Amino acid sequence: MGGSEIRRNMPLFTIGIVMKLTDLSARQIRYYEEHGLISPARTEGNKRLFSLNDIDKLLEIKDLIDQGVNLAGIKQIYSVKQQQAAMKANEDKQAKKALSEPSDAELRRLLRKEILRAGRFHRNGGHGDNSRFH
DNA sequence: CTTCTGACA
DNA sequence: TGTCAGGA
Repeated sequence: MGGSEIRRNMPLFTIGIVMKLTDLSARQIRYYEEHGLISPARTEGNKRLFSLNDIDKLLEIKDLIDQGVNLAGIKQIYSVKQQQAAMKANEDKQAKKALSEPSDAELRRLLRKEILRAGRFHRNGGHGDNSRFH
């Protein structure tokens, strides 16, 4: 891995700067943290300090929100990604078996299935608009 | 002046 | 989500 990961995870920015960089309100940023989507560091005075990775993640979240995906949906997406990462880590350990990597199509199928199941969590109105996941 | 938590007229 | 309070 790149040794630059330490820098990307270095706590550097205050919430004020992050607000300007992401166009998100302090309310939203704190709200996403409450839901475990990000976990910025804290100063001795309890002020939040965000890293470059935190900002990238917030930008990703912003895109999804702008696309109409709510927190439940975003959590689902990150759950799948985490499972994906766990699977990959596991196959590296079991290289012997030469397992086949999860196909992109399969992951999309899984994601859509999850999203459909959580469809009622989308913006009030519970319509069946899941086309954006195709 | 900026940020934090809690709460909702 | 916005916004206000009351404190750090």
